[in-house]
Amino acid sequence: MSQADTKQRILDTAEHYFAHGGFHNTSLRTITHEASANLAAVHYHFGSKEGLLEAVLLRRLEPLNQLREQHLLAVRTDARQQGRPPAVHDILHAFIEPTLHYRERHDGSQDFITLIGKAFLETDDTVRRLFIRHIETTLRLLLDLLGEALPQMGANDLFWRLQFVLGAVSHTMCRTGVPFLIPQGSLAPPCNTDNLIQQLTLFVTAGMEADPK
Amino acid sequence: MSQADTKQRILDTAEHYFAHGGFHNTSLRTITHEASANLAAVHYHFGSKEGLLEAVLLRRLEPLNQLREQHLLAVRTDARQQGRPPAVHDILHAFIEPTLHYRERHDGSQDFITLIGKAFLETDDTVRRLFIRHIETTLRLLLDLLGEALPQMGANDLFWRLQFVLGAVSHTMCRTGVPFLIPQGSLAPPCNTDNLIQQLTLFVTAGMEADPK
DNA sequence: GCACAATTCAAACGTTTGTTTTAATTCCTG
DNA sequence: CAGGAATTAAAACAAACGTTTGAATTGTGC
Repeated sequence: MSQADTKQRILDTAEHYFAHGGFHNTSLRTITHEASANLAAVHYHFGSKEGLLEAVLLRRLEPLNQLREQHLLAVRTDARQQGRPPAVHDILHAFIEPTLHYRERHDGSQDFITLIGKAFLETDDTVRRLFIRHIETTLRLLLDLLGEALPQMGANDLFWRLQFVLGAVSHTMCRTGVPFLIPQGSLAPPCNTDNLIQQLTLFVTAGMEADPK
Repeated sequence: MSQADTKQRILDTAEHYFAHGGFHNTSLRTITHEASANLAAVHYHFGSKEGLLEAVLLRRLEPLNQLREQHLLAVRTDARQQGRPPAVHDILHAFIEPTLHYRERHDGSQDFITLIGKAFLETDDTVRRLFIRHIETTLRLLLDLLGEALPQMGANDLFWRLQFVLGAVSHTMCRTGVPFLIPQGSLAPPCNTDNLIQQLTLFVTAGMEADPK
């Protein structure tokens, strides 16, 4: 087994366990054992447990954010060329579509989507600061575009509605692929990704555009 | 200091640290030290760390759920008396209003609202199973009522839209009172609870009622 | 004020944690 | 094929964890 193999195996295993068990609740011994690697390999390749977490996040968050920003910028460009404000639906779709599609276009990325879905809700500083730092730019772009689409809405309302959107999106990201007990005791219905994207976009668009009373 | 004092102080402190640092990431030594209690007091009063978590959850979840169910049942009764299906807005308001108002009507319950907001997203079994067990009934009632309000909507769509709602609500619950870095680096604007309830209810109502395309 | 239960306390238990160390092994280049 | 760098391996480290113990202390009913 070459170096690249070990490094990848540790990353994949860590991604899975961080997503399902949480960062602090997953030990390096669990990860290295499951990855058939030596315990010391983590510190050799990543320096520390926190370094491993950062590597896990960055590996996929970087390309995903690039994808989302491309989509968002395209929406802005289209709108400007047509001399109109961007549509709320187009903005939110540009944010949601790459995120949920990323799951099925990249092997093993289900765990990652669950992980960053959780990271949004994380109150623990280790995970949250790391995550916030790397998603700031994308979120800023999203907020700016929504401001252009809804110029009459106050900054406060805009902020909170964005929180509602992010809450719905990240909760959905966590739930896909993870069995979730719904009231009657059955499991979540199987989710068709395209349908889920459409339903979620529809939902948050209607929410963003709701008339304040 | 009498028994009741120690027990209460441990509960309050545990609630705070569980909410902000998570269950596994908070040690009993941190809690007991902050509560000016002896380490062994936790096992004497609650049996174990998990027992303490359950006590923290139950202390407030029980009355909160009673409150929510009262509101939900009132909505159903009103609708039946008037011979019409319940309105989506009334249902969601009946669920959201007691939850967010609970914060300011009960001293120290801010931490609890943050805690159960996080519990929704929790993938760790210790916390999640405990939580799910005690909120099942309320969620079931909520789902039933939404089904009555939107009889034309399929069970699958209804399920996922409820997930969107719960995502937005729990994310909001986590964010209130917890400083959250928004893109430009500033903090969350101060939230007026009544206004927040209104905005959130408006948002999720519009989302639930959006026409499926 | 005495006796009995309830509670608090300090200390130690055995595990598990992330990390470090040092030696053995593998890999690649000249 | 030799030699130096890169990687893996086993073992030990100190620190922190939840839990248990048994004695000291406090509170309560007679």
